[in-house]
Amino acid sequence: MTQPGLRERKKAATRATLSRTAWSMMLEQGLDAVTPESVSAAADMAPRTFRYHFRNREEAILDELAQQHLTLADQIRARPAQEPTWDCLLAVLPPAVAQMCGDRTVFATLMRVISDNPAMLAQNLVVLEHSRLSLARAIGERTSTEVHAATFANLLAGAAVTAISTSVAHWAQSTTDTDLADLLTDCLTQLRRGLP
Amino acid sequence: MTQPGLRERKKAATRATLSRTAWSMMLEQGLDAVTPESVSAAADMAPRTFRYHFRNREEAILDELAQQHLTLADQIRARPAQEPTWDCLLAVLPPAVAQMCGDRTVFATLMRVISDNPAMLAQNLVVLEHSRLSLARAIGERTSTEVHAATFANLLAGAAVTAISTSVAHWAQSTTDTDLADLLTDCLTQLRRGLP
DNA sequence: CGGCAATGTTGCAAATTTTGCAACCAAGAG
DNA sequence: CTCTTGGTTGCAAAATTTGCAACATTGCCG
Repeated sequence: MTQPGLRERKKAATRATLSRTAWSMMLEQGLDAVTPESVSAAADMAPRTFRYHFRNREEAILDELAQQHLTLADQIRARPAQEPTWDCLLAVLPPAVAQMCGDRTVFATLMRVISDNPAMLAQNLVVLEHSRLSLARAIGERTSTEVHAATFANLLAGAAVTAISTSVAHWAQSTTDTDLADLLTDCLTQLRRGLP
Repeated sequence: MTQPGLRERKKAATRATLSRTAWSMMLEQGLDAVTPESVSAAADMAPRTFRYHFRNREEAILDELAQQHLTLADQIRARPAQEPTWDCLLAVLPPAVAQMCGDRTVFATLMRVISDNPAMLAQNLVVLEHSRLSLARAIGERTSTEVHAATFANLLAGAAVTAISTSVAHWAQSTTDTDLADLLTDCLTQLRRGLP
């Protein structure tokens, strides 16, 4: 797990370059300006390479964000095993998600693009679903290997992703500069205590 | 709301026919057998008509299910306004979802197809997202018109959809004939009380 | 009733996208 | 050093999507 090898690193590098290029182009020129051709041209690569890595532009745009989502599970695994699951989630998710999202105005335009384009919406949902699955796996490892525990872990991971999605949406469209970490903490706390 | 008019009814009829045909073909012959051409041929319609209604086969296959999801919001609106929201959800969702899903083995094959095909997974997530949005709207009407209430309704609707999705997945892949309504009731109850 | 506007259905062909295939070259293994 | 694996690329065929126009039915109004 330490040495991915030069080969895989190069592959990941071109993938990341394409994804970042697509991301920037969407922010600066709008979604319409993002095509496999335009992105690969801007990244000095062949259009065929773009299609080797990504199925379409939406997947490319959100790929880097998806990668970061997957690191959430690793951060959960890094917590002490005896820590209660909710404490773990509350400790890990708010700061990690806040750092992952970065600038609020950037995310506001992203959310706008997502709600305007069915294909972007679908891809965003796929990203969140993969995040949910990886979280469910990490949570499942903490609790136990029971059969019922798997379903419970899924429920918990689903609630966590719902909290992330909801708080990010609220944060992005808010006019005041509220703290995303605090919003997410509130959502998670509500889910923990139970919704009245 | 009572008389959609002959025109809209006919349109909805062809749409439903195409969707049901696509659904059956997926169950009986597998996803590969489902194409705009094969479906419209089986339904005695032009391929162009298929594309007028649906973007692709996945949307067609899941369209009828999506329509039923949207009726959940209506059933929630039909409940007395002073009923607590959680009571309302517990009263409406378990029986409605159980009736909507129907046979367990049918859903088992559907879930298999969904997990094997990225495009089907994405479309299923889109269906659930639309369900979540319609639920959030219905819930928002019950609670209040506050700004914060909208975020809370989203959180609640997200939790409800998570419960639906999780319990359906558990039910579909279970070998014993457990009751879907009971499973969903359990999931919702856990979310209501708060997850330990 | 008689026409007029609106819109669902359909066919056709152009435009675009996706895919298969093979060549080429850098990287890993022995 | 040689062989094998696999990422990158170009090209052309195949498949899909889209625009456009014609036709038929419905809704509407005088």
